Amino acid sequence: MDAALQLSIISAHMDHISPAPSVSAVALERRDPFRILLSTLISLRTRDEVTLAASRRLFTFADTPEALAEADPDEIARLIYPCGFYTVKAERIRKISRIIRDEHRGAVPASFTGLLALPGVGRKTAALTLALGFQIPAVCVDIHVHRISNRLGWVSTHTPEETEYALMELLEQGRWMEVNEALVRFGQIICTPGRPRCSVCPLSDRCPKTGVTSSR
DNA sequence: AAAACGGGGGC
DNA sequence: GCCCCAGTTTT
Repeated sequence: MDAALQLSIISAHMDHISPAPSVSAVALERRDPFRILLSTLISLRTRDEVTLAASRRLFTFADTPEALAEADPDEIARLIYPCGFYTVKAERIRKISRIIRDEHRGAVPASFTGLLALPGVGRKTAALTLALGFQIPAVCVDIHVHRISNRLGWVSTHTPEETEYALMELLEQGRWMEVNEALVRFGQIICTPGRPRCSVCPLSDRCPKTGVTSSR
């Protein structure tokens, strides 16, 4: 059973599980790259439900680079509280808004290099923004996707970045969105780091690591 | 009380 | 590569 088939099984399985309040749910309320970028930024070190609520509060207050460039960082921080790093994130949001306003004519950059140049934006955030905001092929390799890819033997890499490149080669065109949507959620709910819920995993009989109790 | 959480940045 | 980062939740 190869990676492509396993990914299909995971996708199908996650589709019929109770809907998760995923970050993409917030982001996809509108196909707005700026909202998606900010939601993804806010989601760092923060549970989905908190991210969801914080994003809604922020976007009700302001959802354009022009407005947030001039917003008081303390006000932004108050809106996104109690997300982790909320003061740091508030500063980042203002800086990013200013850069987009001043250097990109108010439009979120639609390229990896453009996004990576923004403060607080790395490969994971950039990939999600490209994939969800612009429908540009990109895999979001967060800690979950990295762990699962190694657990299932799809890749044998040691950094998320290596996994990202390996997955892009391994998967056919079009599968990147399944990674971004289903695999991330699979990692949050079932194939968790410490005590994976192998009893409800559709791949448990085929997984080389069934029953693992460590993050490897 | 301590560990877990998760990505980015600086060196 | 390694260490640091802030604050909430889980153990």
